[in-house]
Amino acid sequence: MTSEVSMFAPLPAKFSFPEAEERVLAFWEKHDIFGQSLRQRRGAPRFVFYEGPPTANGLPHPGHCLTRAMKDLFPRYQTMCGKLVERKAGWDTHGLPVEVEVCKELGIHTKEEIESYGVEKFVRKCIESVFRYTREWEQMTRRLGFWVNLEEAYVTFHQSYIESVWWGLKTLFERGLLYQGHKVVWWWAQGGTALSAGEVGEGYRTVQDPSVYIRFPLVSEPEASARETEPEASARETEPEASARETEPEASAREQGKEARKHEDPKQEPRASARAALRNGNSAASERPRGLKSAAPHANLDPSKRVSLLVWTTTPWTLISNHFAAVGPDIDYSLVHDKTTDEYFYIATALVDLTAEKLKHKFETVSTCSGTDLVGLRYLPPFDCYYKMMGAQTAQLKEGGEDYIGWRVTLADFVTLDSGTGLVHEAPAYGEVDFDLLQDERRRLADFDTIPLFNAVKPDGTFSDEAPEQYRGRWVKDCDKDIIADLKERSILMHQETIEHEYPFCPRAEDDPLIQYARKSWFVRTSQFKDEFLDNNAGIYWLPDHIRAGRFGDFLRNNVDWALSRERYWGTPLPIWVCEKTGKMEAIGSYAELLAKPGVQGTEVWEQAKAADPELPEHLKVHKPYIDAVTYDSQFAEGARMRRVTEVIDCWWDAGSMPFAQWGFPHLEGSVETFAERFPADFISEALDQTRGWFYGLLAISTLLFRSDKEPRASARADSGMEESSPDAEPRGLKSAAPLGFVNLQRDYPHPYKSCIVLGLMMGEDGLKMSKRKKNYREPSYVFDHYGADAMRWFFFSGQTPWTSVRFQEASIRDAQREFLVRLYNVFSFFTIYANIDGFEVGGDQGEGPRASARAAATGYRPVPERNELDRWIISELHRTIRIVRENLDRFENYPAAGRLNDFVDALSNWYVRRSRDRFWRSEKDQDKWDAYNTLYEVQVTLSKLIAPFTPFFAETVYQNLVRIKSSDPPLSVHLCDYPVADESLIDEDLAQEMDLVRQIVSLGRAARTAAKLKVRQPLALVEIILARREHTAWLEAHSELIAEELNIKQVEFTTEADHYVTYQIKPDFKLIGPKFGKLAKQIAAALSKVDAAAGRQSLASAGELVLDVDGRQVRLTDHEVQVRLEARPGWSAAQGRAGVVVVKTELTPELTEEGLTREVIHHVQGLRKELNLAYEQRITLRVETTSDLQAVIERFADTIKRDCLAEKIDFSAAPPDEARAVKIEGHVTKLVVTPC
RNA sequence: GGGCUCGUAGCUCAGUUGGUUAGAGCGCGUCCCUGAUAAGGACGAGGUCAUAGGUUCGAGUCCUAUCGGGCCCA
Repeated sequence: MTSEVSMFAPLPAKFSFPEAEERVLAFWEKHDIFGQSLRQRRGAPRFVFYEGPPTANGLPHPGHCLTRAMKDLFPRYQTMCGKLVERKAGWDTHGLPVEVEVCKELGIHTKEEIESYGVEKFVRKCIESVFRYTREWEQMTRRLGFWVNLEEAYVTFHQSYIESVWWGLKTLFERGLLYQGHKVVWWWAQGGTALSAGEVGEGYRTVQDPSVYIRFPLVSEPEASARETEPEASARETEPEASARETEPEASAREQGKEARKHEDPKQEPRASARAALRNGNSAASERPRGLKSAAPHANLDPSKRVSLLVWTTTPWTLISNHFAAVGPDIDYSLVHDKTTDEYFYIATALVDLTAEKLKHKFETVSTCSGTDLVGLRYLPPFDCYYKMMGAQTAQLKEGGEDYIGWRVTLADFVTLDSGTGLVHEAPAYGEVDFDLLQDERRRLADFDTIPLFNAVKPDGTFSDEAPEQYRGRWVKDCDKDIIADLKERSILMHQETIEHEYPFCPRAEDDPLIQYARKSWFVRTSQFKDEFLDNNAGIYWLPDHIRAGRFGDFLRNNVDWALSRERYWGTPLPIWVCEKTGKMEAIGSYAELLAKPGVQGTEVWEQAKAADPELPEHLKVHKPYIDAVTYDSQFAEGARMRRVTEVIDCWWDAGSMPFAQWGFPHLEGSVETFAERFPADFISEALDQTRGWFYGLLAISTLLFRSDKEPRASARADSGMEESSPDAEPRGLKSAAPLGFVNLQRDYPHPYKSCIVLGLMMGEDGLKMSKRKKNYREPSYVFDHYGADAMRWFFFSGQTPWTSVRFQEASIRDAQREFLVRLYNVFSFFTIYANIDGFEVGGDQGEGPRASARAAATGYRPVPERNELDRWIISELHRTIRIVRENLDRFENYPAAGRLNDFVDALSNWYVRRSRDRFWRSEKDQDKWDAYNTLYEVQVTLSKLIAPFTPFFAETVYQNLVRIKSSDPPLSVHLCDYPVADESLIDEDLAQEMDLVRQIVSLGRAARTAAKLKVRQPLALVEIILARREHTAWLEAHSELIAEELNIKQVEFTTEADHYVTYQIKPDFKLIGPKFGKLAKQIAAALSKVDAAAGRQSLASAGELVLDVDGRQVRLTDHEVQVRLEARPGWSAAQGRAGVVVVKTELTPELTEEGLTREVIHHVQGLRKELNLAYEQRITLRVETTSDLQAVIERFADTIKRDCLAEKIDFSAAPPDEARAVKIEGHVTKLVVTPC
């Protein structure tokens, strides 16, 4: 019977998740539930979350949805657990990608074009472009249910943000951690700019380049062995033979070279540990002065013979700037006699034959040596433009002694035998590894800057005046041919060929090859803090764990100084002002500080622009070009002005500064306290590609600025090269990182984040990179419209561990929805329908808040312990679930948590509800029925809270319908509730095990039936159950009725003596046996297999142990140390599992057959009811025309049929053919008519 | 070329400090239910755990090498 008023809102006939979610969104917004969830926790302990800023100048894709879903789950959970979890959104707005977008829009690409378009106009375009897709991002964020404070988002171009970044940079500058040096970049000479790795990657093409083999004649040292023991001084006085022929180095040139390299990086750490080893090797070799090598294999040759290094290169134009020749430390070299020309060459042993073939010369090996033996040999470079000035120049070594500044053999681990000769020409300005080699050489010196960087190429890619005259002003690549011809003429060229390889071109100007080119750049001395980074990293809770020691730790160990500056326009301006006369520098920490400088000029540029266009955002005034116009009086030279350097900074530095910059720290009022309270973060999460981006930026900047109270350790300083190479910087004192009064900002490691989930990359349907062009993925909006945000979220959380690269497949999302949400919906719908039919009322308050006892006012309420076993079981499962879900979410493990929730919903739907159906259906409204309602109600209410962080929309829908129906006492939203806490008193572990066992047995019984082809409709007489373990036998026996019902078998018997159904096998429990007996374990297993199992069981049952004779030794095994396994004997319809063996008796008596037939009839009638769309309670008249045998059966079981089919009467008259449904029931031709009455 | 990571059923993925019947979902096959019903459920088939060595009483799990995929860097 149906009550007058529905307690619960009836669910729509066709429930739509997307529509329901829209209603929830409207509800959240109307009541500002997010805001309330924060206000409610005011004053509570914080759970600090940092939002990694996305760029809004591209459309959001499914990968961003994953990130945002993960970043929503844990804050929601922690909020419900009582924490205050503020979530400040952020936007990354600077950088080359933005400029490229604008350039595309304007149809320009070179820097010249930008300049002529106007930097001012260009920057304005950038600021407009930055928020092009903000609306789409906000929509996606809202629709996904990612709660984040978008109204107060931090924005990296805002003045307050930039000033925070300036503060950080100023702090570092004053500590001497910011310096100018060189960096080798992929340089687009025609466009005058460096390209990012991504852009370079776009432009690779297969090209043919020259490959030349040339000789570097060794400088002969006739008296070498004689001089080995002479003092250094004499070595210094001795010029190499070469210099006698060349011009004497000029003192002024020496000075120039030195002056120009003042700010060179002295501290760059080696790229890899391998290099450290190399350096040591070099040091060892350098203990004796260079040029005095006695060990060289050619030392004993006739001094009149020419000996050369045979060197290989594919970039002839770089030979002009040749500085070293490199050999591999682990490569063997041969001194060969060229019989064709009667001279000698050094070539890698492995390449001698190949080279001889190429040169068409005959080589005869004289001797071999290792690469190390060649170190220090001096040679004549193919061009003398630098050599003639500095060929004789030497420099003091740190460890004493001295060495020549160039044109000698060094070790390099990048030398390979893949091609060439195993000897490589080095021009450090045109290759990153080559530049590193120069840096390594410089580090050996007492004065780092003594070795200059040779660079005869101008930034526009043409040769400078330092190059030989015929090449000056010409594009370097165009000179290759002439250079080769030149070398040939001078007999330096030994062989020439072409090779085909991949070489990058400018993706925006297809005919322009890129060159590697050293550029001046600003660096942050991060490598000096490597140990601190590693310490800090060691404390971070990484998921997955391998990131710490793996990818991230690896990156930290190979730390090189951060190349901070960019020669671009749209970015945070580098806040360094330079004295135009002295070159001395100052860092500025804020705009106000700048204005407070003496004699400030140039602010009118901004003011005029603003006056002309009042719409101009204030933030622009700290950007190029306005900020560049601001100058002030120099304190370093009378009458001189301080002007800003032209560069902007790497936008990763912006993002990495967000922990403090998002608050405008330390300039904005209150920002110091605000920051202090929210540092470090408890949790961040982004995808794997952020490892070297945001994760590193955060860690590095935080470690530099908020380190625990120490400068880099002594060990780090000791091998970091020269200390005082930044003359303009103040001495590296221990200025406080944050001289900000009483607020202590130094933190113990880890900071600025304690835990970090590194997400896998999102792939398209086909497992390949998502690509708009290939359309291999669904747009987020499509998924939202068709399945809803919860479905997508649940797929992310439950589908796989978040660090596996996930395929974004529509089918997977659909499955995730069906598996969890639809199943849960069905329970919810079932409950709603029947609770309304039966008039179940939930009482005044739904178990939340001070009036929990009001639950007692619910219809037929009884405390859980008084309810039946099934109720107690599902409540116990619920609380076990709460426990497991909390444990996992506390560890940021969403995947196991979601898995447990899935299992619980399965148990609820497929066992609790199914087993309880008739309690809900029966017409009597007895206590058992109300217990069922109360149980199912309570489970769902608690479940809605449990799933709220995962699927916030559906959780809300359930909560609103079940809880927010009447009373205003419970929280307005499920998201304002406390997260459930497991009530241990309601957990019954035994019951859980037993129920699990019974489900296993039922499952085995079904398998046994299936094996005998006996469908469940056919009742059977007997099932025998043989349990593997005995402890739960009594309980199971008490539940034989349940088993009988599930299996549709009349009688259930448990037996231990079932030798004719099963065989036994006794196996050792290796986990116990292994450690105890070690090597004997295998033999024990073998011995056990020979023991008569029945006798063994007997012994175990009576004596509690089993005695074996193994290898002449007596071994006693206890009950626990063995496992008895059962196996069904063949010929029985039986099924076996871990629980035991289930055997069904397949014999059918006439009674059983008749009962089976009855069930068949009911089955068909119910089918017809459904086809006719009859209401649940519609009564019918049934007309049956069939064989006399079946009719007799029906008559005998008429009551059962009437009851089950709600039939008023059964009529056996002939059925009218047009209405009748003809069926065959176990061979009996039958016509059925169902008529509502 | 280097580093990291992954390779488990047709597909997508789990797999606890190494422990002896390697799991789930989808798909497939057979069947059940028909008062959650354009749903739901059961059962089954399907695996040399990439390959080859090694460590161990015992390896999907640890080590080494190789092959293949991905990412980052060159």
